[in-house]
Amino acid sequence: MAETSKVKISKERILREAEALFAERGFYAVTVREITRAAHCNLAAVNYHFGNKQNLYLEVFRCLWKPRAKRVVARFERMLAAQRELTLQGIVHAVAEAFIKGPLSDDERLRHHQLMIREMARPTEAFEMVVGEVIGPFQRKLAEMIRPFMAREMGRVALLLHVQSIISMVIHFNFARNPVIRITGMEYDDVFKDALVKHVVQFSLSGLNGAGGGDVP
Amino acid sequence: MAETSKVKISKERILREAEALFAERGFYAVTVREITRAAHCNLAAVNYHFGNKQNLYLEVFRCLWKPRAKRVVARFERMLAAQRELTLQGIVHAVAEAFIKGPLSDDERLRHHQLMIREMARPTEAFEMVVGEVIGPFQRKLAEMIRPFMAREMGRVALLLHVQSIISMVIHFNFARNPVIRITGMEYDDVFKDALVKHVVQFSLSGLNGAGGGDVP
DNA sequence: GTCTATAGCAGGATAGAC
DNA sequence: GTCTATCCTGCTATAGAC
Repeated sequence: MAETSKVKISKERILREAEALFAERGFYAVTVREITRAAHCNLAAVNYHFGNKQNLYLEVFRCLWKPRAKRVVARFERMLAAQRELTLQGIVHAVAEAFIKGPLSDDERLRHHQLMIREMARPTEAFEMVVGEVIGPFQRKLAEMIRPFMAREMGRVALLLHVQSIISMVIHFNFARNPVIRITGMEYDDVFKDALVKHVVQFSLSGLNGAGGGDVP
Repeated sequence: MAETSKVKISKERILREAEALFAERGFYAVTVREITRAAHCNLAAVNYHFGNKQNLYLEVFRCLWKPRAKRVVARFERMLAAQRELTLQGIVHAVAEAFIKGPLSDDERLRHHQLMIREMARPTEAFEMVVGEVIGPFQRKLAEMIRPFMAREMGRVALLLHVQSIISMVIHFNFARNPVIRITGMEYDDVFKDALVKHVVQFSLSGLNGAGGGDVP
């Protein structure tokens, strides 16, 4: 039993450290030596547990990324369920809040989006899984959810562009912290995150013409 | 003279091939051997012309990325100048068109945004130059440009969030082609790019509430 | 300025003891 | 399952001929 748990812990540690490093620096910039050093285990452990480096990368997506994405989606759905009636504003707010504040820790959220961005920039095997099983279905579902609220009949693609526009903002404010901080001068504290959620909701609902939502100095 | 031009051509070739490879796969995934092979020159050429690999990467930003960004900004400004009176719609349309269609070839545009995304994800020395000299000033300028059109007095940061929301869409539709194609099923042809420009303008101006702009099936 | 040859080292992966 | 020791490949960078 102690054996088993120690095994799990060791494999788990490698996964976690690998994810942090892959997210921050990308697959090629990270070495197996670094990962095992960070996980306080032996160099051979990666090959023993995962076969090779590439497969460790894939396992990061299978075992950590995907469950986490599901937690975010679950939060989104719980927020919707809590609303007595479904409104456009309610839907968009749930998306923004789930993704920008949501169930993830700050570090988790950053890592999560960095990994996703890397896959979007240069798809590997993980891309197909991520888009096919999580991102794609979520976006299609969201599209159908907002469809009844649209002013006029709208094609599937046009609807998806609207969804992607909301998502692109969410991704941007999560992943592109460096330029956001650099340009706005703000820090990612709770106050700022609240302002971001508010901003995304307001901008998504009525764009620049409704501009009056942000109460950030 | 033939000497000089040949030199320039050789150095130039390395720069161009390096950019394509760095954009597509990132700094660490690309080897000097690959670059020189692609540029049809010798392995030692990179070190001769650029000192080392890292500096070649920086030169890509200094010599190719920055001038290209300026071409896009110039196009944006020319489009504004051509309008008889400055409107919010005119400004946003100029941004969307300059970035999504603009003066760049399709490959150039993809490379350009991939490099930028990589720097945002993991800043190197190039980040400071890119944000400090190009992206930052452009966004601040754009913010001041839209300020008079805002319904109420708006803080500097709130204004920048609006600008970044527009930019985030533009970036997304340029750089995240893989998921966009995968999810919408569209190809990046001229018709689709026109639809994207239209969509970005409409969404930026009035968000979901004004939804009626996209005429994509 | 361009090439070949090679130094010098770091990487992933594995064999085999424990 | 974990460790040490090691193989071997492939990398950056440079020396030196042309």
